Amino acid sequence: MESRIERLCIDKGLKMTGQRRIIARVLSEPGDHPDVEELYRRATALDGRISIATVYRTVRLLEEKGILERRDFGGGRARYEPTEHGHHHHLIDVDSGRVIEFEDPAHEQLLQEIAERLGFDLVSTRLELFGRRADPQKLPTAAPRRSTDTVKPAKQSRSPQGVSR
Amino acid sequence: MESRIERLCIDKGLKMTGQRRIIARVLSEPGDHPDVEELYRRATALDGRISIATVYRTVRLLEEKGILERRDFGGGRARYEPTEHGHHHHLIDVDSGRVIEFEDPAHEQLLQEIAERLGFDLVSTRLELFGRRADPQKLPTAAPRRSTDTVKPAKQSRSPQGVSR
DNA sequence: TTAGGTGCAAAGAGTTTGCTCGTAT
DNA sequence: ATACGAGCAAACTCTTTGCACCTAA
Repeated sequence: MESRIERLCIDKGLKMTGQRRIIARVLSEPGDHPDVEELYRRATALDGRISIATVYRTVRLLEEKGILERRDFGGGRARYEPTEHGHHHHLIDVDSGRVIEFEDPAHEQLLQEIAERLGFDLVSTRLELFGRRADPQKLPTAAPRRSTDTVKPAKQSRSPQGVSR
Repeated sequence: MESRIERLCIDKGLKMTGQRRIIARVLSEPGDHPDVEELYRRATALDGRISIATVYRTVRLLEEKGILERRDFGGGRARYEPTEHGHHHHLIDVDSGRVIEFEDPAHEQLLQEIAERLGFDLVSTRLELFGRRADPQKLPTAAPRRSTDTVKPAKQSRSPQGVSR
């Protein structure tokens, strides 16, 4: 079977080697934000003949082709997710490193206006919330686009940046 | 003269060496978001007997003491600013690396609510806008808290992350 | 006096790259 | 056939650290 990402690669005219096919496949897993190490782990699990340099080269290539987007959630390693239509932002669970996506269209407009007011054309935005699971007793029933990734929180767990409250 | 940051260090009971005094001084320059290299440059300009290891150790210490906050604007290097009361966010000029601060209290409330809706207690937030100077002809007259720093945009200027539009 | 800071160089972590060999087209 | 990809190890960038020496309190 041909994975979603592989399809995109072919459409872009990329040469499809065995390694790329594998990496494309693990990248096609939805709702995920793996870092390179994680990708490497999953890829070698499917086929041992992949080096981490290839993973680095591939994610970089796919980013340049607009197939992937690089994210930086703090912790010093880049994380990748397939380019999507429709903006969303991220809430990072500071305890587990888990990422939850959310959308907020009203926001978009607001940010645009802020930039304009400052005399700038908005090129891109970064909105991330760092949070901690609220008391389970009062968990809401609405469970939106939940992703499943758990990447180790950080190297020496120097806390992710952000304006603290 | 005793700089603002030096005062805070003394209050925290830190031993004030010559190096620390210098670093505290350059950190006291307002509206700035220097990276370590920039701090090192400014510090050695005032006194040659400072090593970059000391700069690293000092910013880390001051961060732990709550005197500084570490920021990550993409580009792989940490940038520092004195802790302030009142939250603000950042707009980064993608062409020059210049940083402009802005506040938006309405936002704060909104973010809080989003996190709550997802079942999380908000720990911190990160909101950054990446923009490009709008056409000078139509520059607005309102010029808000403008900072003066210009740190080289990035290493190999791999563009800063963000949800592009 | 002495707990703690500093300089230097070496070590780490994440990522990129030169080179040689291999393979998709 | 050949342009492009892969593997490996070395190189690079930013940051931390071990150790011997120095200094503020």
